[in-house]
Amino acid sequence: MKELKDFIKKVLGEEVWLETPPNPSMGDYSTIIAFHISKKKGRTPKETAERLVKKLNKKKPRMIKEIKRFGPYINFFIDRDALVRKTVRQALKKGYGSMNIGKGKKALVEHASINPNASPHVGRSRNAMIGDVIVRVLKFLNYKVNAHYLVNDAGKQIAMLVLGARNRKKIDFDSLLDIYVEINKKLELDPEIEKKVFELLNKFEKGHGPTVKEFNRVVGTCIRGQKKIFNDFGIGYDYYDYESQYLWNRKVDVVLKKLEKTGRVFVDENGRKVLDLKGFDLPMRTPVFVLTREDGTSLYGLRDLAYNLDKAKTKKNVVVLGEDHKLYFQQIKASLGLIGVEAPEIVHYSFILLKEGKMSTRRGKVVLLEDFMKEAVTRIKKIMVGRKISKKDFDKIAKQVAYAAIKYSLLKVSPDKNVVFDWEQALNMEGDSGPYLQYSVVRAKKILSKSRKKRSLNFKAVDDNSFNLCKKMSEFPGVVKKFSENYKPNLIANYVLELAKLFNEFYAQTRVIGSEQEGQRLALVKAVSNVLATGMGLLGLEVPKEM
RNA sequence: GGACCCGUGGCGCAGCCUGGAUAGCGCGACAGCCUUCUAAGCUGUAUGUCGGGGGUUCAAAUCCCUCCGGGUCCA
Repeated sequence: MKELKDFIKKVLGEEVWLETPPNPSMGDYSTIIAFHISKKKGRTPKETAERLVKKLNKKKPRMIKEIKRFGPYINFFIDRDALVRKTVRQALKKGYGSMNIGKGKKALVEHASINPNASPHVGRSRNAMIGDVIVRVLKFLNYKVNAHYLVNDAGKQIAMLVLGARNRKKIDFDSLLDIYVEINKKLELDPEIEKKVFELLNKFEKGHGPTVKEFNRVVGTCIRGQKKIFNDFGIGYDYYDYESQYLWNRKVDVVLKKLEKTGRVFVDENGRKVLDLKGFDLPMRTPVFVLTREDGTSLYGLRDLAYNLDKAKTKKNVVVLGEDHKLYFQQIKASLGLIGVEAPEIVHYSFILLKEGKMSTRRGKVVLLEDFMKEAVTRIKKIMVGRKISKKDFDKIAKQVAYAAIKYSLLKVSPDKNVVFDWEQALNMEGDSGPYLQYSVVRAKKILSKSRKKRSLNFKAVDDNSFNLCKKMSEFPGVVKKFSENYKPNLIANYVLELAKLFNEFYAQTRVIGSEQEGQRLALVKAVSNVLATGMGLLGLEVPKEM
């Protein structure tokens, strides 16, 4: 409630955080500011509150009906009709909750960036899901956003995969995981294979034609497969950047030269070029960043620096990385700092674990995103069969609901937390779930389509449910803003859930069609469905036609 | 050995940034609610040392210290 905050600030000169009293009979908003002021003035909090109430009452705007003291709390009863009218009017506008902070600006988000060795598993997909929300929100804030995927096509894993796929005439996406698991097993039994892997990688790095071709065949197959899955899942990329590009162009040398100018590059006892990162408070015993091998060829870190140099051309620049890359990112950030380049904004996320332990692509101990998607669709279809869903849209709706269930179950959890993967939990379709959100909007839209009345903003004596809905809706812009500061999708997920919950309470208790206040309630329902759909859109959840 | 993140009813989570009134929500359990806008919904009941301990404060799930457990990284 910005007006209220502004009013308090104007009269008392204090910035306050508003809270909601435990029950509506105690007011609509509340502040405990008296405690802090009383300390300065040497009065008891109650006395201070009493004085402040008097002071505030003198300049009370029309929006506020009553200001009362409850113990040391100062509580405000506001003109609910006016607030509802105002909120609904705003929420009916297109783009409610957006800001123009991105207008005319570009933004770059790098996410997913999985090793192109197999079908993406659920753990790494968390990266893409979080990244995709960032992309969507930045677009909502009017940035011109490009989503980038860095393809790590020049690593040991890929060399192994290439070696494993060598004797197969045809390789397809679905067999990659098996090939990868198999070659890993072989390598464990026979260390000689490791030599071969590095030989192969070396040839690739040198740009040996036939080897490059071999790599491209495997990586291409993999990326096409991953792209298809992510596309189906509603996650798209504008650019696929290949790490190998930085192998063969001179950008790596440029970065290396810049780093050498800082006087911090030295050759370590293994003959590798290393960047000294003393003074950056990195949690390592010897704070260095290894740039090259002893033969002078670039390591991943150096190539990534070159990549970051390119990315930094876009001012607004965000990257999503697993918690295993926390230190690595600090090294990147420090290194970039040394050459006067700003590091991207960073979001880290923790891993998704299986009940029996960590996921491991190497051992094939994974839940693949595509299996998860398929299973979800199967389960949702079973439920849909008992409902009157039109045949034409059946498959589409099943996907929309299934993917919403998956996305929501992962996005609602703070990225800092580990998620223990559980089929039942993740595919829950009741209560705190994606389908619950969708169902709420579908219900709202049904009301809108059935009514013949015109919308009205002439709110009078609004009920508690309507007021609560509006109060919640008025928080939406703040939630979006908050997200733009910390990139935690659970913030939006929680918000949307709370709003949907309030709507369902309203729905159960308040008749719209045929009521005396049909016009006003239509406006309210329309506003709520707007905000819900917008919020869900930011999470990448689609609203089905029916369900 | 060092650094970072997490620990909230049986289970899964929110709240912690910015300390405030009886700690919210979902699953599961139990009891209700479909002749009215879709019951993937709503209402109610039971279940909590907010990991343990200490500190700061009028006030701590929230801030600080420490220990334990899980995750991650470095050595």
